[in-house]
Amino acid sequence: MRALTALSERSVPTVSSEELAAAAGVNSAKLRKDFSYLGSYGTRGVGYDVEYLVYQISRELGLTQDWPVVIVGIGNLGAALANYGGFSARGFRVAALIDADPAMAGKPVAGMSVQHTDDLEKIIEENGVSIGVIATPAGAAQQVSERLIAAGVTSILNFAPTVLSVPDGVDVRKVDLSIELQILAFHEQRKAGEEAAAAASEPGPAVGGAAPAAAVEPPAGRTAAEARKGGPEGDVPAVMPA
Amino acid sequence: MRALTALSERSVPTVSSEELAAAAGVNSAKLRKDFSYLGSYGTRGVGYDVEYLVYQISRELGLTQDWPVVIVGIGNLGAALANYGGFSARGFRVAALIDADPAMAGKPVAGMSVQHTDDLEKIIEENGVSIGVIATPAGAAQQVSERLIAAGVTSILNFAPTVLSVPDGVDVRKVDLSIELQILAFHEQRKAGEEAAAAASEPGPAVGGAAPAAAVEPPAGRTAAEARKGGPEGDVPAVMPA
DNA sequence: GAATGTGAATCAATTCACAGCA
DNA sequence: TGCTGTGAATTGATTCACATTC
Repeated sequence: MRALTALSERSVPTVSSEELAAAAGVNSAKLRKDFSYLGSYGTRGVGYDVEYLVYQISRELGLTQDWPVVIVGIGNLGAALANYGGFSARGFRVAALIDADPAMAGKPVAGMSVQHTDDLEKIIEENGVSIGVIATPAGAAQQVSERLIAAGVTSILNFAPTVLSVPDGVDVRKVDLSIELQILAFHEQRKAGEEAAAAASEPGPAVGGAAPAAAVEPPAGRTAAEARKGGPEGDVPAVMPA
Repeated sequence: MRALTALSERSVPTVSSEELAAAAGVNSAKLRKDFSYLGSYGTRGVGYDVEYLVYQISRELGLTQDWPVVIVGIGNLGAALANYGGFSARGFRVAALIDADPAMAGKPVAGMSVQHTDDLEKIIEENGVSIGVIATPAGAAQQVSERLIAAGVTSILNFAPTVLSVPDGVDVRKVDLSIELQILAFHEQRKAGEEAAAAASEPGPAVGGAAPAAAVEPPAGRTAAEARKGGPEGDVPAVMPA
């Protein structure tokens, strides 16, 4: 969609799957197959009409609708989200900011007045909100999600570092900022390990090495067995919930 | 890891793959297989020693190290990130806050003094920073990334809604807050479509009856142009995110 | 008896490759 | 001729299921 929009702005009339795929950094066959699920919007021998495709995909993704959202937990992160221009630019309207701290109530954040958690249900219902953003501390998140859901919310964007358990039919997406950094750190460590691979390698696994940190001693006196094939690139092993 | 830490805090001595998998919300076989790549850390008939596993995984993921990071772009989001407790709690130390606005220089944010972009290279080198966080507007992100990389950064966490192009060997992870919301909105739309599916069920694509859109209509004009408003932003997921 | 570690089976995603159409 | 749309082939990830070990 990003690549398409860029083409649209340059008034490019049509684009082939090959060109668009190159611009988006994906495989052209995948792109064609994906598009084919939406319908036959291309013209053989020619390509896709850019405007038409933008229109169809926007509609399919729901970008033509306006979605009211509430943000619960107006700490640093919540305030930043409230101020984040990207939301309103993309069809999201922040309908309310909600915080449990009575001292926050009434305070202006991002041009809105923060409201107290007591009114959560009322706010959800009056605004017809179906998407909630949780930016509370981890301890409050589960409870907040339950209240949101009871009040009618069916999609949650969770910034709290907790796994929410929700009933079927409710979508949750989780953004964990420190996990993102940890994944980068993981790869950093491996880069460092590869560089120093020649040097005396610990009895530990092939992946490790490096890491000068004065870590804790292994609880038991065992030494790690080695394993590990040629590790895949991209993400961390699926140890942690994304 | 989060599930493991919780067990560790409750002083649970051992855990079976079954129990841990349930706590983490994954399949137990997958968990065992993943662990097996790190080595044989379990005991048949017993399970895994929680402390030992925490230690091994921490080491493997690089959590035992302390990583200095810089945050570039101290707007709302950058400030929220600077204040975000989760970073320091997980082995990340914010070494510096950098902003291009001279008016920001010297201002205190999260207990630190914001520094000017002019000193970016010096800061990176003096602190041995290899991980950078970009929270600038989209337009500045590519340039900032280039300067970071030239100064020695090899991992970037990008919050700007742009695809960065970086040389091989540099890792980039992208967090796009509005894409997260869009993905939720996409599912919301489908839920709404399903409810009303009884009425007008389109025979079409697998994606199914979508929003109340007026079927397939050629965009003679700029029907879809509303998806884009304002500045150099652009962020939409690939066609069908999970 | 209980639970790991792992080949084999299954399931899903991606890519190939080409028939068919403008 | 050039490019879409899509079955078939391939590649990868996940899960099963069980021999193995404590």
